[in-house]
Amino acid sequence: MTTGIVVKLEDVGDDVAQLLRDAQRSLSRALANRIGGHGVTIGQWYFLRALWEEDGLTQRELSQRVGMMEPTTVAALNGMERRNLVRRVRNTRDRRKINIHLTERGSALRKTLMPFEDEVNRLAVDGLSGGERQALQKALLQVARNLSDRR
Amino acid sequence: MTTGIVVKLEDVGDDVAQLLRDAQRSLSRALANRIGGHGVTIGQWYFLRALWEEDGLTQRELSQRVGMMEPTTVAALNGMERRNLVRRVRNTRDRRKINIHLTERGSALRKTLMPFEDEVNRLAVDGLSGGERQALQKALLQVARNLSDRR
DNA sequence: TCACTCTACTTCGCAATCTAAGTTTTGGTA
DNA sequence: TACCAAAACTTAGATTGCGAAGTAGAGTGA
Repeated sequence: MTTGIVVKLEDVGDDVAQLLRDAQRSLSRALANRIGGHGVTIGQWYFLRALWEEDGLTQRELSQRVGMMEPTTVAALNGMERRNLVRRVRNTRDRRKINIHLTERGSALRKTLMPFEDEVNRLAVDGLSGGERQALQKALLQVARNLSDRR
Repeated sequence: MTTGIVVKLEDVGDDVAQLLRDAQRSLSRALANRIGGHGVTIGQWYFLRALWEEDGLTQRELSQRVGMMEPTTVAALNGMERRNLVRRVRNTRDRRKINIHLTERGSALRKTLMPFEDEVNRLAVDGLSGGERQALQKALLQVARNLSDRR
């Protein structure tokens, strides 16, 4: 008998999809506002982060790390190359591959931009207790797992 | 002294932004896959839902209900008009306004599509207890509030 | 009436993201 | 060697979303 619980859940008002979407959008916007002032778009941010972790990845590797399809990666890298954040270097041993390297400028942005991410993350979970934060992270992981790949 | 807690939180691995993004994307994709088969895109879905709740809203009202900027609404409605889901009706008393009305087809989709939302929402929170679900909803609401509007 | 302001919608341009369909290079097999 | 399939990247076209600027109608005050 789950009727009681179902009613209770619906009382909360919105569905998970809507709540997730709203939370994600406001968080993403908050981050975009901050890093945008430094000439980096939110789309480029994810790739920068991956390259700070490991420079010289191929486009395919980058796509996988960031969790984007390859055309998305191409578009982001085009922008990043234009703004002199990365260089594309054709791999000499396997000429199908292109390794992506941070420029000085791209590298240096790490120290500038990481604090914004910290700030936004802190702001986001403001008012939640330590336990609530962990529960949130755990629940989000679960949701992503539940729906990953063709479900 | 919060060091201990901070370390613990970081141990969970990802930051909230990333987790939120992943969860939202997989959920949105799951819904898009289902409703896409019926000629409705995920972007149109939100507007359809609002119109099922209350038909005849103006574009501005729709934008506010759905939480989108007006140019986004225009784009979505153009697509929906093309696919014969809604009609635009110029308001005769105030000719600046345009009321959006569902067509038969748009109306009828309600019965077809709502079950998909239910299914996806159920799938999403699979494996979470009732308490965990409520905590998730509460936390997501809090995050959205924390970061809403210029924060 | 005229000018100004506000409201409601549209257009434009950009970025983010996907799927589908290319191109180029590599590597294996006949 | 010649062919073919797979791998890695790109292009094309669509949707989603935004901010800024434009257009048309309504309302208000001199």
